[in-house]
Amino acid sequence: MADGPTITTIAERAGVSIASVSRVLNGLPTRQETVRKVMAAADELGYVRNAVARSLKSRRTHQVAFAMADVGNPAYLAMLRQIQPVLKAAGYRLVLHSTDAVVADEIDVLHSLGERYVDGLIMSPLRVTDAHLQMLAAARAPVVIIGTVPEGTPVDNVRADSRTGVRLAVDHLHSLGRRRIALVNGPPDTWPGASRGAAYREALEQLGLPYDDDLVQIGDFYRAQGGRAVAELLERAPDVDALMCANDLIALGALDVLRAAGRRVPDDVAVVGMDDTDLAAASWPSLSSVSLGSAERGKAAAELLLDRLNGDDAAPRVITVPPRLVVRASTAGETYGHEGGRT
Amino acid sequence: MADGPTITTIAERAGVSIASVSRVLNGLPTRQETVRKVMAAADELGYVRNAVARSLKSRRTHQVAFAMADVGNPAYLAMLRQIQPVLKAAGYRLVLHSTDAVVADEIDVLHSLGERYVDGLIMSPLRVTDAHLQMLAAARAPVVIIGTVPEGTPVDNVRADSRTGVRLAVDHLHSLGRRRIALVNGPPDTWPGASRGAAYREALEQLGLPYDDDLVQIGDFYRAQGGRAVAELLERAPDVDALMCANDLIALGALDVLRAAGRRVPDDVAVVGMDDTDLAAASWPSLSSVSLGSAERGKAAAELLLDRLNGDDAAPRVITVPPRLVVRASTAGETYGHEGGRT
DNA sequence: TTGTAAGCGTTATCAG
DNA sequence: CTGATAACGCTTACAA
Repeated sequence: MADGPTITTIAERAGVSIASVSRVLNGLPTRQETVRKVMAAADELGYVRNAVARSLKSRRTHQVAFAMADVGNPAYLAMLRQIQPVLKAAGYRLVLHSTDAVVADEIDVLHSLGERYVDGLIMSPLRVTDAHLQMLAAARAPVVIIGTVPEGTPVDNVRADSRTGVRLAVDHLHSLGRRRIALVNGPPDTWPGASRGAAYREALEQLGLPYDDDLVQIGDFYRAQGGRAVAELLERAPDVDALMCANDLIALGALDVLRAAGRRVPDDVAVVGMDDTDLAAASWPSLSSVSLGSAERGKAAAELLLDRLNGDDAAPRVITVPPRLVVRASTAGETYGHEGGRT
Repeated sequence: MADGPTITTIAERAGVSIASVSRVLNGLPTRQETVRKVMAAADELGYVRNAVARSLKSRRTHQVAFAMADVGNPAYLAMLRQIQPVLKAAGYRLVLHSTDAVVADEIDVLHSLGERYVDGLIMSPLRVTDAHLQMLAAARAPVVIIGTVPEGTPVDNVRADSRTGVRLAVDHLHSLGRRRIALVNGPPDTWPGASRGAAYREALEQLGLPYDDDLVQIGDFYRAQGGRAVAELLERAPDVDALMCANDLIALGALDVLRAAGRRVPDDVAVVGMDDTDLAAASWPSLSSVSLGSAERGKAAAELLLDRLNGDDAAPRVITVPPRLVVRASTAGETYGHEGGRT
């Protein structure tokens, strides 16, 4: 692993100045003869431009960071899958940060923007605290937030609309004739938990359905907890005929427990998940799920950021990606549970 | 977005030289008074070290790249999930490359190592070509390959053992009394396809089972194709009683088709997948699957690379991660298909 | 203990 | 068209 050649090495070899080497390498007008000599020397030495030195001079790293709460979460991965190709096509490298759902880590990432190792940042925070807002106001590089920031925050912002999402699901269940529609939610002190809880209440109201405390069960955003929550719910409200689950994992847990309890899905109980992850299509019965557009949000965020990197300095933009209900077997399909499968 | 302060700005403000600023910032012995002045100035100005300038001087970027074929593939994501925290804990940033299953892109990544924007690379190539080997020999930074490289290649290497993996699965099916065990494979011109095909044949031989062409069906590594392949297989060999699927997606497709055909799983046909992705646990019936240790391989690779980054220059190491059969309902569990769930 | 100055590898300005 | 030369922001001898 000998020390790599630099333009100085090439200059010596080609018998020209480093300035000429640089010019040739950058395609600036140069005499043919010089070009040939430099190219030959570069080839022989296996020269590769030093990105760090370039960045120092040009003040551009051609890197963009994406900060998410958790590399394991399929919703973030859906964003990542969209962000990556967009950035790649534009010639940017992707630096990945996983903040482990720790606010301090997010602030840290924002702070590290000052180190100038990236040209911009896409961040999907759990919730936006005052500390976030402060750092954002002082950010030394363009930032796009995937999530919801307060009105007037001077930052590009791509939002989901989980309120409408919940309503889509509840309306769907209602249109299937369900009237005892339960909510299996995550912790209400998280942004998703809180907003989905409120949206559920609102949706019932619009439909003229009564709100019943017994029909709301709180667990956590994981499969096992979701299952446990549903088990309790079945005790308390045995007449439940539909479950609105705050994410797909909870819904999967619900399917487990319903199956064990001998309730048929969707005949006895219809189930809707949220996020429309890969798991929804994989489960059986396949899971109806509300997509909050993770993929679209990722793409939009990447494109917004690229605009900024290209010098766009218009006022901050807010994009809201509409939710979409994906209907599958858990609310509309055939039932498992009696005779062997048909068709 | 005013231009950020540099050590020069601070030096002026504090009335000291840039050398003193640098010393204070790096915790080198300095007079208390000077420390105070510098810290105060740095605080007031909101100074943050410029990572690029640092890197140029120190020849260390504190970045590591991970190159995978496809950000969408759960097996790579399992690696990523392990790699990320290991690197983070060691103070490295993660640069992600998705090569879209294009060999030229992989070579490109290897080449770009010369740009010195990272201190090292973890790569999981589709297959290792001569071009790879050439670049690896000339690599200007430590590289760890997840996959199999030829004996004697001067590169750290973390391998899976899909041969043993296939045997575990076939043995398992055999021990359940299955004798008509089919293989649903991906394309044989890929490394996984080829090795799994050979391993299947070998496993049958060891068990004294005859090899039957009708029991081998080739499709692609996706759900729909897997399903189609199984449909054909059922026509050709209706007496099949077990399916060894070359990955989980194929196995999911198999479940779809078996259900549609009225075959009970596992009673009529047992199914084993491979890779043990999240989908295996999510499906119903849950899918027995051979884990090739993606997570462990990722972790091992990251640790190997860190050793190198810490100056370890011992001979290249080869680590082989043993496969593990995870038994779930599709080979051992209860059946769906007659009465509603019990338990 | 502190300051001066020489790089790290590029790009870009300015005379020649 | 080309060659010195000065940055970019930082670290680190070497002197003072």
